[in-house]
Amino acid sequence: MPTTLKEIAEKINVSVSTVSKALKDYADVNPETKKLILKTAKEMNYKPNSFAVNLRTKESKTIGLIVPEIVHHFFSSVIKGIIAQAEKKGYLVIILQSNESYELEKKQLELLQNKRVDGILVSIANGTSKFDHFKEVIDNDTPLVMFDKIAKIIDCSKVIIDDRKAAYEATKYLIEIGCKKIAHFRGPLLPQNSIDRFLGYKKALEDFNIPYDSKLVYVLNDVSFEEGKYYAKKLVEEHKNVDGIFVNTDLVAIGAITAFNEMNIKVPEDISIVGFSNWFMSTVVSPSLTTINQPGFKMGKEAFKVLYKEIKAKKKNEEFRYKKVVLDTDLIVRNSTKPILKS
Amino acid sequence: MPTTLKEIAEKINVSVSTVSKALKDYADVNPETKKLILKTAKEMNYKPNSFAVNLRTKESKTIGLIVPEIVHHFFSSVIKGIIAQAEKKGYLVIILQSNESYELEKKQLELLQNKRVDGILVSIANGTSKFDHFKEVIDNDTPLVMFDKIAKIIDCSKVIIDDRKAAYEATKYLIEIGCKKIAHFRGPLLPQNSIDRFLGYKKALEDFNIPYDSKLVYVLNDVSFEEGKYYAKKLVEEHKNVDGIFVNTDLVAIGAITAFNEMNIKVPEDISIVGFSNWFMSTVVSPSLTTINQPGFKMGKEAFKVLYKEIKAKKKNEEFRYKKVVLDTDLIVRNSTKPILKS
DNA sequence: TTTCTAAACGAAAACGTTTTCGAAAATAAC
DNA sequence: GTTATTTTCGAAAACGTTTTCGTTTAGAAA
Repeated sequence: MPTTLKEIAEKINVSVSTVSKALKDYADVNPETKKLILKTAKEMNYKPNSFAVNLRTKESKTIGLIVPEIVHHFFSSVIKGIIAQAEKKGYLVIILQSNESYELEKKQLELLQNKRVDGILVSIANGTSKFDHFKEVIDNDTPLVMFDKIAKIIDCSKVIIDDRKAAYEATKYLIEIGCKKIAHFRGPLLPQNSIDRFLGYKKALEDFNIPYDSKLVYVLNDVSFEEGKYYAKKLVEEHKNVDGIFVNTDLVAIGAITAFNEMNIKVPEDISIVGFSNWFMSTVVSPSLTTINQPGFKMGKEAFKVLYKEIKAKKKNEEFRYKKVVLDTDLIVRNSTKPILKS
Repeated sequence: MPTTLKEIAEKINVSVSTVSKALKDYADVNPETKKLILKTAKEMNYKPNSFAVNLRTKESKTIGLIVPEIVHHFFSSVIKGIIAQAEKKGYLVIILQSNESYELEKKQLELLQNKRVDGILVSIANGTSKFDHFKEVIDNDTPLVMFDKIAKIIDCSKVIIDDRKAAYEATKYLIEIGCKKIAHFRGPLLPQNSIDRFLGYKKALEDFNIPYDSKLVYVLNDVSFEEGKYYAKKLVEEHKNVDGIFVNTDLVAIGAITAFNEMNIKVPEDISIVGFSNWFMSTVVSPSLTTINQPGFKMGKEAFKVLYKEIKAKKKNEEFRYKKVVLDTDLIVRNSTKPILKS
């Protein structure tokens, strides 16, 4: 059984309070006794019982994290960033996956609150369209930070990229290299990201006087490789002369590339494709994929930083103003896009 | 502030003990009072204080998990499996990443013990060659299960694949399709996996009377895409007529494929390549990669199951015999390998 | 009636810490 | 010498549970 303060105290004939104070470097303990206590504590291999500390201090130095999916290049990068930053500050991270399900997300949020984590980081499931469960968290005074997939309607700190701007840049690039008929494979209707990416796409078309055609916009459900293949085929069946696609996610874009390869449609000669997220995979596929780099690791770090500040503020009973951190993205040009030569 | 047992007790004029007992379904409480207690507990939105429960019961229903790397298809699949299974049993998972570093791994192991998690799952870092820190965990009576990257020398439960057998199968397949001069890109010297995969490769050569040539075995450090490219180039510089490669990991194999594509060496016509792990990426690269499927999700589930049994046994003070679970792998043939036609 | 059993409840200890507050001892000031 | 101040320590409460064990009451058995 692990050593307790009491055992140390009995061994050297002082009180439990003194031992505790010595270990926590209080001023009112004689340097001599302190030295002795530190020494015996080390000898007896004392480790504070975190359960008791938690109960007493009402904090666990643990945060909760809910992501829609773990096996996912972007999210695993974010997770890595969160854990790295949390570790620096002495926090541990409990991870849960909502599998894009509203029900699970809600249950897990309750679970984490019951466990009394010091704060919660969450990226919202695609299946979520009601947001009361987040409000409850905030009402319960548990620090909450949303990242990447957020709810505009909820008033809390957020760490995101400017999806709309990034999508605008991607589409603009397609226009600049000479594409005239640009399709868009968008994500599901609900999540803010797909909405914003769609809006960026649309805005770019408008700004450069290319007529918007809703038939050129395909709505995905799974956002999967297979869907990319499927809609690529559908696109060529339904339209002629499409010379560019802006795709919601790299994985889907890669599916599309694969389909075009199979159909003997040349990328980028016949059609240029821009993805989104810069999955590692995109450097490896052939042709390699032009895409928007989405800084996952950094987003993770920033999300924890904001949460940390909120936790600290709560502890000191200071007022805290919700922060909104917007991270930069950039366009990475690879081989799936190519300027169209005028003939 | 959250409701406590005391507040419920005061509200309906019973003792704290009775409230506790009612909520935990003890026999010695009047059905009438029990009903009342349950009702008021619900009304007051009572949630047990997990800190107090932990302290009292000496368990936290939380386990620790250390992986070498999170942004990694195989490991993220394992993590997903672990979390899924843990959730079923009411356990939460704290995740740490060792970044393949011995120092970090050791520190994190201590961290988790100080946090008094109920058990620990670990996949060993490449940088680890001493194993005393694991012995300490076991001596401390903390349930410990190793998965995938294990230490043979440590006596504890393990969940693995049969790397040697899988490598044997992969190499055998290359031989069967007619490869005569087969190279091997192996992992670092330390981890058991790379040793076993190498041994499987060697054994297959022996069994089929192909002379083993140590010059055809390249030792990788990072096990990265870049290394795959680098050693593919080196291989063609240093050897002629190599017609097959068995590669330690898909990522490296994909690097090699990319290099061959760049050098205009045809895969699989000029050279066949077999990878290991079945990363999702391997379906997407061109040509798609023949590889060994390594069941990450299942491994995660099994690892937790074993740990769970060990935790339960410890709680009941039952004896527990360490388990060794070996999961099946299988060869997935894609387009990076092709039978060599005899001329 | 008395004695015994069972049902229902509560007091209290325990888990191991943190922190307040008062007391004692030692020192300084007068 | 007395009084004031500082230094050093420990008692004790508190955090919110769980669980043992004893007590009370009512009813059954004698």
